[in-house]
Amino acid sequence: MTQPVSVAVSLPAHSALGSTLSYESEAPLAPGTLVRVPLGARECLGIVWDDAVPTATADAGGAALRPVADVLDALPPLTAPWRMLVAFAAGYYQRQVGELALAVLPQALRELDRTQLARRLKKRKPAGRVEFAPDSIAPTPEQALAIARIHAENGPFLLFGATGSGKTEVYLRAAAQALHDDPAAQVLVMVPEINLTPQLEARFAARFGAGAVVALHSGLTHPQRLQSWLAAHAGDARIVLGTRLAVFASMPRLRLIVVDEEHDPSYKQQEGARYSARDLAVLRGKLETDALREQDPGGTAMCRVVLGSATPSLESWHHSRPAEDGGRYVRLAMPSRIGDAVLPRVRRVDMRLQPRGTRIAPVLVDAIAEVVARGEQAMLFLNRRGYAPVLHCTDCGWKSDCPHCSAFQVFHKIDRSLRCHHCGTAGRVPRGCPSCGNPDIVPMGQGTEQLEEQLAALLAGLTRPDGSPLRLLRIDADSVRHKGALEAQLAQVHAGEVDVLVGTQMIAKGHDFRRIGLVAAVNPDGALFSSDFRAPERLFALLMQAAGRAGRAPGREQRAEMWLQTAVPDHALFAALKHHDFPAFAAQQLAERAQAALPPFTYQALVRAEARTQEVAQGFLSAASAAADGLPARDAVTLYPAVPMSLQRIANMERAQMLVESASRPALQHFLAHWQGTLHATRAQPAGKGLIRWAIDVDPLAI
DNA sequence: AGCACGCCGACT
DNA sequence: GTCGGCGTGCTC
Repeated sequence: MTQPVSVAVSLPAHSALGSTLSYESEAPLAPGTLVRVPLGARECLGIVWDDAVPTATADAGGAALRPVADVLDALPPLTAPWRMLVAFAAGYYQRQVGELALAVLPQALRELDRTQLARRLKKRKPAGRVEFAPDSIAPTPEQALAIARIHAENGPFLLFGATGSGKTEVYLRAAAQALHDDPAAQVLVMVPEINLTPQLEARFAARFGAGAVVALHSGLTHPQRLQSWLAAHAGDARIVLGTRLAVFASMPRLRLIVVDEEHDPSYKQQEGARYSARDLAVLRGKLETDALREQDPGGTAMCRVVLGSATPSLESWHHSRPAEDGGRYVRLAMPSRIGDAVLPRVRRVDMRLQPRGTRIAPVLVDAIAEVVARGEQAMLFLNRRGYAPVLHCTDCGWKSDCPHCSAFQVFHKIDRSLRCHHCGTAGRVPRGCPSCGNPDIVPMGQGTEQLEEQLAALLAGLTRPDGSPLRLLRIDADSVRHKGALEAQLAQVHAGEVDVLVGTQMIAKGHDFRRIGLVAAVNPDGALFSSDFRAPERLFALLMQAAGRAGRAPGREQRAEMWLQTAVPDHALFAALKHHDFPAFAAQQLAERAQAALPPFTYQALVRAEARTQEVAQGFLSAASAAADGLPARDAVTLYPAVPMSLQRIANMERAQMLVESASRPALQHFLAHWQGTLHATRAQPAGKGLIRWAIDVDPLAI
């Protein structure tokens, strides 16, 4: 007696089929069971899907169903809340369920058959009861209160803690509490970047034992990632530490989700299904809790969610306003730094008063000299790698345009190359101007390589307290290209072998330096004049984070300093920064956003299109826009005209976009779901022939 | 997306 | 005479 089953398989939206297909099975299969099914000429991994979650299984049209090829019943099925998370995310971000479901499983799992899987599972190391290390110092009153409230209330929580306030200790204790309440509980801890996993992993391993912690991120090899995934899926891994993709980790007994540095843009996936792992984490907490309530209506077990940041996203900050004003998150504030450490004094250098062309103001050079003379370290950051962003001919005006992109090729002096940071084109620096032959081509603007060179010249002759020569180090994407280079360079900083550290925002994030007495932002003004309404928010977060690198060591005599070189020292952003006053900055920004009807007060989506010409890309968007008339919820959304993207051309593809906006999130969702078909049809039309790639980005971060 | 089938140029 | 270029079309 065979029966039909719905199976989610990886088919993209372009396919005419839905992404769950019907097969026949000898025995009934529980939803969530992993199976191998024939698909055309190949065989692929699929997930038994149920009809309780919203997805339409395409009608097989009366054709005979093909049988399921294999059932991977050595693995427990993926849970209902996991499937609901995937189904919701697919709908919300306008993708197919099967495409997303399979994309978030490890690649290696997709290739495994039953025998290989059995071999894999033999290596299983079930973790027993977790032993807590007894380490540790009593929490501060602020930490204790946050921990108590996380335990006593439902959340979701926004842990608003200054850099150095000890957020990690709160995460550790919340995890310990979850494991205390349920010895088989699992905890998911997310960080924005792979670079930040090792130090957090070390802290969790020290507290809970190395065997209880696994890492899950794209830096692992395929077998490693499969191993971690299986450990989480089997419930053996107590604590899973990972980047955004870990929000989809299969964790059958998930009781706590932590999203560290929740404001970080890295939580937004930028290709394929463009999901926000932070937003999905909040949803997942709710789905997991709902499932627990369904099993045990009188129970108290739940899956809590803690979002942590010193500079929360304005969305999360807005959600954490008082409940009586409609806030949905519980805000937990930890304004004090651990020990006696105080936040650095913020000093602004008015670059309008410096001689023209000044790159590093003399007063800043003096301050750096003073700091290194005390045996402390100085850190300067400039968000631009290379030597100079463009080369320029003083005679004919030639500039180092990239032939394939609407961008300049960046001058890298170290290897005398010109490189496009968008398409990767690289070449040697020409001897003279390629246009007029003038040998005098000069760099314009400043990058980290140049900053390093100029500092070396300005600080020449200075020595460390022991009389040895000063040491400079540059850390950016170029200097850490080789595996292990970042770790090695950070180790040099920690060991005190470096006096002056130069780098991009890479050095502003998360790394805990203890001997930094001065931090300087060399040229932060760009973001103030950006057309992106989120640019000030990102700049404020970056500068606060950078400021937090300074003066972490308790008991230092001199107060650490944060220097800003700016042509607009009176800007409200810098004024708020001077007082380390995030709430004031957020209030001002939110007032502006409300006034201008921008998120979080409206909801946005972008349709992006790429084609060989701007005309084709924009024409596609305009045609799809015109064809949207009469669609459901059309009246509740605004479709803006198609415009070229700010980076108009990359690798010879012209890029255009169209903004879709609505005061109602459900209306926007509803409209987009119906408009999808129109977009497909528009591309299929004769005028749309020729290469057009398009994608919908819901809740886009950059506009 | 894969992976087939299908119809035209340089090679063991 | 075949190997293979990637254009179109299908996958329960």
